[in-house]
Amino acid sequence: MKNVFERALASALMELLSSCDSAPEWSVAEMLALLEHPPDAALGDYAFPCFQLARFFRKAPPAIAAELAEQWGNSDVSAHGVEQVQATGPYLNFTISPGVLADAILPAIAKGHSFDAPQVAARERVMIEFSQPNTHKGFHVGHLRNVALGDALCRIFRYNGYEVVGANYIGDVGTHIAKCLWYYESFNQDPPPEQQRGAWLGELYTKATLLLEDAPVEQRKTYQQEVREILKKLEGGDPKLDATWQETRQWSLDDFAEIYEWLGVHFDCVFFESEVDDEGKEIVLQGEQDGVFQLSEGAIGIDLEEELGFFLLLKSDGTTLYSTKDLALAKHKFDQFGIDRSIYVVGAEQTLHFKQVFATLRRMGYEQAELCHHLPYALVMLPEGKMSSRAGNVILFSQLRQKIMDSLRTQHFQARKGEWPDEEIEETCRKVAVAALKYGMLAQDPAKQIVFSMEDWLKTEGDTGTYLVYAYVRICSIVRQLGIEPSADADCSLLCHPNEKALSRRLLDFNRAVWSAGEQFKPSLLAHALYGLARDFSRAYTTCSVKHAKTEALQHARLLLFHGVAETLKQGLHLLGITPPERL
RNA sequence: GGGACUGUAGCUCAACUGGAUAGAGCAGGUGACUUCUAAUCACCAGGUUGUGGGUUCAAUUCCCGCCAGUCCCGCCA
Repeated sequence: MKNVFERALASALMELLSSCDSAPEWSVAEMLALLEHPPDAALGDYAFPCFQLARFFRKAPPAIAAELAEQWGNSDVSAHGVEQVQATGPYLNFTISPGVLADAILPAIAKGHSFDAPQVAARERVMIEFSQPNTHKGFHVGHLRNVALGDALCRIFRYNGYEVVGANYIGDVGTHIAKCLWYYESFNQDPPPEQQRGAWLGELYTKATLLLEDAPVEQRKTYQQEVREILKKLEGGDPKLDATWQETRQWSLDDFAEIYEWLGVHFDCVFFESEVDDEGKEIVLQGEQDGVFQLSEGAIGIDLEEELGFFLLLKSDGTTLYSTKDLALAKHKFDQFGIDRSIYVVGAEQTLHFKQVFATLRRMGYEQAELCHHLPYALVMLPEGKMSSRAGNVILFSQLRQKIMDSLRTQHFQARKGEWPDEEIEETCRKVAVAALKYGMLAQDPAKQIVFSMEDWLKTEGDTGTYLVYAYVRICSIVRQLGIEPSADADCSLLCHPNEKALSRRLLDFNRAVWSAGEQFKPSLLAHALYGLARDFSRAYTTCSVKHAKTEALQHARLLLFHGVAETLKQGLHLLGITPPERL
């Protein structure tokens, strides 16, 4: 994705070089690949490094750069918007006229056709599976990272022209549920609470695992046998237990629905493990008969050899595993949704598991296995180590949300009480809290661990979601108070302050940032681009007043610029799943 | 034992995928609110990019060895 200036520069450079005797044939693509940004805006907007020319010209790079600069001046070669060409050391630096730069992007934003999706060659249909919470367990801050990541990728891929199916896959069967229900039926004395019953089930699950772990050896064996029986009953469809399962499962689903709504996340389809359980078992049994899978120590699996090893697909007691269900789920995805690509947003600890799943699908004859992609992300850790629902040392999403909301109310919205309607205060707090939470989760490279510390999440200064939202709101305020509609006809050539120019450049680069964020599966790239935009705006805010602009023409030009910044911030935040308020 | 990921300022993170003087935010120091909102801005200070080699005109970036952290390696998810 190259912009008009880069394309113009590339062909101009090619023209310039082809007039030199000793130079080989160059392509525009090669020129484009070489172009980069100087580290300091004062040096120019684009830079052409001359190192690779040295071997052809048999001269030192700085000498080549100087010569090229001179030649450029003497020839009639020119490129769109270039107002200065200068050699600095081994680089040939180009400065684009700030007015031309602004004119290349601001009117387009004002007219509303700057955020059109780039055309993907073959409009691929992509399924992105994310969130995957387990019922009967608490929804903690680790789950939040997954949701933020998956939802942002869905939005970014859609913006980039893909057809996206956002999918959830809820774990509503398995050992953990047997444990929870075992405790619920045999030990629990308390009535379920009115609210957040799913989280309460999570507590029961924790109590169950602790009871199991702390029991004396003989007692533990008995307990484990009881849990196994419950699991078998669950899979066998025991009517009484099934009713309990249905009821408690719904409590968790209600919790999840409330959380997703609060976060503004929605799914195009929802799979349940309970739906693919039986089918998975059939697939494995059939595969064993067909000789694709093998019986081993009473269980069924597949020998994937070498680095993937033996992959277990069905337990010896006939109950299913994660792997069992993953086979059936993959089949569903491809057979029923006609997708071209299947992305799994799942923790990095399951990297081997998914390599094994995809390899197994391949062995089964599924060519689509090649199109499956596991997107691993690192865990949210506590300072003392890994969070574990089993051990109960988790920070629940609801706890974090409560703390942030309370902190915002007391620190920033006390003064609005009475001035604003209560509902607006609450809704604005929610929007800021969502911004803080999602930005916090997305601004970091997915491959890196997040060590959770509550005080970090309550910050509203610096590199935070709040900062971005604040920048947006200030522009809204400017436009509101000025009472003038931003016009695409404003004179962009007046926007020549370095701070104004920096903004134009940011806006011009926006679509590319979104594109990279999608192709590299890193919303963090977009998050950083937006933070840079907000920071450059805050600088321009203090140096380039709209209200106090020297002339009316300049005022209109700045209004157009800031309006473009606001629109871009809003669009970018939207792609991260954040909706900024209009005032704070 | 084998494998994956990570290691950059006191702390949390960037670095346009191999380029110029490695940048931000917190925390610390100094300034700026009768001004389009100070949830902000300007400035100072802070570095042998874990470590040792190698490839290259050029390495935080690519390759190899070692160290440290996290995680995975058949009846958990």
